[in-house]
Amino acid sequence: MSYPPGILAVVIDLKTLREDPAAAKESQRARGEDPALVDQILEADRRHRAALGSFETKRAAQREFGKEVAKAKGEAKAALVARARSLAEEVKSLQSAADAAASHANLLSLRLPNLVEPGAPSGGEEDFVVLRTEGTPRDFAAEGFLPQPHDAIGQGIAAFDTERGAKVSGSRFYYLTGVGARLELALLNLAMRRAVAAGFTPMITPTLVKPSIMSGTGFLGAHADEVYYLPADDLYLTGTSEVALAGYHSGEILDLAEGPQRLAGWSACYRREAGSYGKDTRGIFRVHQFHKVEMFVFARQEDAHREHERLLAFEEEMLRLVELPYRVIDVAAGDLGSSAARKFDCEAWIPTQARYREMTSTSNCTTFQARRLAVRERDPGGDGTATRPVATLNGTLATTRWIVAILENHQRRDGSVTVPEALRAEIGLDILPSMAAGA
RNA sequence: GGAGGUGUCGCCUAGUGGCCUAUGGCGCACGCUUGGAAAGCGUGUUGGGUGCAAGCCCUCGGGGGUUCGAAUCCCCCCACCUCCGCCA
Repeated sequence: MSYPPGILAVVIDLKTLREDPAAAKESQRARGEDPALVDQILEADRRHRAALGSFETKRAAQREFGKEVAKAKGEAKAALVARARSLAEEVKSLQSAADAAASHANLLSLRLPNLVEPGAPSGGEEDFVVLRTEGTPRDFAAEGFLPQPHDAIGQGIAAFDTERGAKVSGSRFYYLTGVGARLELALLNLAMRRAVAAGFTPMITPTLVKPSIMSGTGFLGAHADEVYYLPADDLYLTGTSEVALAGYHSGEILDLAEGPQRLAGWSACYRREAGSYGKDTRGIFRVHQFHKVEMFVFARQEDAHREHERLLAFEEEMLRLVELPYRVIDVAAGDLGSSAARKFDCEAWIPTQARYREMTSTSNCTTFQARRLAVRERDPGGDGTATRPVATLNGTLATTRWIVAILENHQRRDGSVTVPEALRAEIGLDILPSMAAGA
């Protein structure tokens, strides 16, 4: 694979990296990654620039000489062509040296994850910080009954069918049936309606994307084995509409003068769940395919932080609307994934697990994805032609998993489930009735 | 799946191996002109890299090849259009 000269600075912000390598190293340490990578990239960059310089000088000379060759005639021309031939050889070898240096530096720079936003907790998966806890988990003991796990409730109200899902597609597949299908549609419709009311443009996105889009979004890094791949067509199945939404404006120059561009994507999502054998095997908590409404924002770099807080606020609003007790966590640097600079998760209380579980996740990817996908805007501080990368952000508004939390938190003694107020009109039911005889 | 066609700097377009470091128009920006505007005239206008700058390099859908030299010739791929076939 060869890269056009100059691609390095597109993928990462070399200028900033050169000026302040200490910040990048600090970020690497916070993530638990190797800070030495920063020096390796800068060294590879120096070599690339030197090689490129030699090539460019020789290339310019070749161009000049070519003009003389064009003008010459007869015998004089034959002599000049001979000289041009050897000049061309030199140019070619310098070019391949520059290509090799670029390729080497590029491979190194692709390994550098986004710089962590100052303020994010350092450490790994367990080192998150709880920002706040909202709502109060129901006291089932006081109500005098034992809460049932969501898979039992689902079976009782005939909301989904995992057995037949497994028969047809394998483990971690399911059918949403009857009230389950209606609940999902109601939930996702509510999410979409709220998004539209908040100024997001609704989008129904492709779920198969090209490798360049998948890698540009940052999903082919450390967690590439999470992704389904179709070798016959060289396409990837996306685990979130974030991928297709980020790719939507790839290679384009956006006008963000009037404010950020906000999109709400609706799509099926596919995840291999490799390495989660035996984890969350019951019901539909962790599955290979589900649906999701995802918020996605293209914003100016300086607006990214504020947009991130807005996305979090919308997520919390949705959780309040479906009346789920939740907490907000500030995800630690080591658990961010390669593209995020900061990530907040909202976790809903799951009574039978007696703990909070992830329902939403919102990331500020700053310019990480935009650089790889070449999404830019006119630089407001530039001469009118200069461009700079934009920032991208994403956040979950609702997913199939929310059904788990809704069933468990709103279950009733008789096995039926109360429909949250905000979903009643949408679903056309106040209660999801138990199928058990006499209930 | 088969046959043919098209792809050039926002849009349209010229361009069949060296004077293309890409033509002209529209649009856009700035300036001159004007009481103000329009028209007119002039200048600029793909994007990226590097540099204080002048400049230099890369970029004619993408990739590879031929050649001293490629927008131009050859091969592969992609997108769009027309027709045919097949499937919903």
